[in-house]
Amino acid sequence: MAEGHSQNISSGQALLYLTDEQLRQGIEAMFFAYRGFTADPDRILEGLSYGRAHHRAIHFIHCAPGTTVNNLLAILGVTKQSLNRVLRTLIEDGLVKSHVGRIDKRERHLTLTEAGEALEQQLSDAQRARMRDAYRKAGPEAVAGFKTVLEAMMDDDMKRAYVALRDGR
Amino acid sequence: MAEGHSQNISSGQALLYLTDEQLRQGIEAMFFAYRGFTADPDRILEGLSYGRAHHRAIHFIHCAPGTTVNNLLAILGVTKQSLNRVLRTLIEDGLVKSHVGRIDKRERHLTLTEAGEALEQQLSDAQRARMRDAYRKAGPEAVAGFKTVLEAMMDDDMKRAYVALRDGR
DNA sequence: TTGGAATGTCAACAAGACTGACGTATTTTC
DNA sequence: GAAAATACGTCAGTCTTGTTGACATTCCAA
Repeated sequence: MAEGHSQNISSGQALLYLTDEQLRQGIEAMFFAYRGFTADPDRILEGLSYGRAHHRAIHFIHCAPGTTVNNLLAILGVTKQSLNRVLRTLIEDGLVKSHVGRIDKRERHLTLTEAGEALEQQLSDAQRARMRDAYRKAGPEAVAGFKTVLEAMMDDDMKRAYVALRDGR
Repeated sequence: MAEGHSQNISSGQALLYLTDEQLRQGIEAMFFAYRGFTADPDRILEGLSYGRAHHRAIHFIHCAPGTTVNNLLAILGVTKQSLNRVLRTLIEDGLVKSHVGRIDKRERHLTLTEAGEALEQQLSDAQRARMRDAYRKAGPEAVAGFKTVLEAMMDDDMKRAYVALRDGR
């Protein structure tokens, strides 16, 4: 079932990229790369008494304006208590607005204020700059492979969330 | 300076993979993939009152047996106090051994005990299994691209640590 | 030999995740 | 219309993992 590429390779040197050593290299590459990936926004947030949690909330509210708390919970994969702490400070500080739903008044729809959008821009500029550099150094074929592997690495429900965000706009 | 691949592409559709939208997709892919990447070991650690920090320490002690606390600090990128707490519990529980250095008695050299190696095996089997699946689904060319982009995404000193680990055994 | 640098430990604290319990408003179901 | 379910907020408590500050030990060089 769904063997994919591996059938196209002569069985002698096939699957060389699947050795334990190769896999361990990939694991360490993920570890070190993720550190770089979060380093720039972390630096910006450091002085603002915000953390990575705030960044994530801001990012996804920016991408899906008007999303509900429950929606965000599912995407971020945290508890509502945890998210609530973050949202409360963001709302107090005037970066996020919460509107009662028109159709279902139990829901709160979240959007970024102008100040929130400004911070989002600042954070995402920093993160995109690093991403752009990496993409440029690696070239388009590598980028395609990069995305393919990352998608294959996601949990199924995470992949659904990712694909929905990717295609849904 | 160092334009790389982009010169080989006709300028019309060139750099399509460098649009903000493409970059944002890459950012989200990293976010969701990293969750999948850590999910399996996290599940195993859950019942053991250990966390991701313990996993990382065990992983790198396994890869570089006899390493010192300072060495590990540089690789993990945390403060020595933070690492120390983790190491203390691992030593108490008999998973890690700490020997005073023969040449420099200030140093502590760290190795895994048999029990430690067993847990390392269990954790790394789980993580490798997911990695192997992802690699197999994606195919060798994608894997090559994956690694290229990840390396380009690292901070320079992280890349040095990664390359040293990659080539140094 | 003495003072500084390096290595590592202990103590206290903060961020951010978690669970559990409870309250309120609203919608849905019977 | 009453009861159950849903969406959200909050209080309290715990755990992991990061931080700083203070301190002991050891090494090295002036």
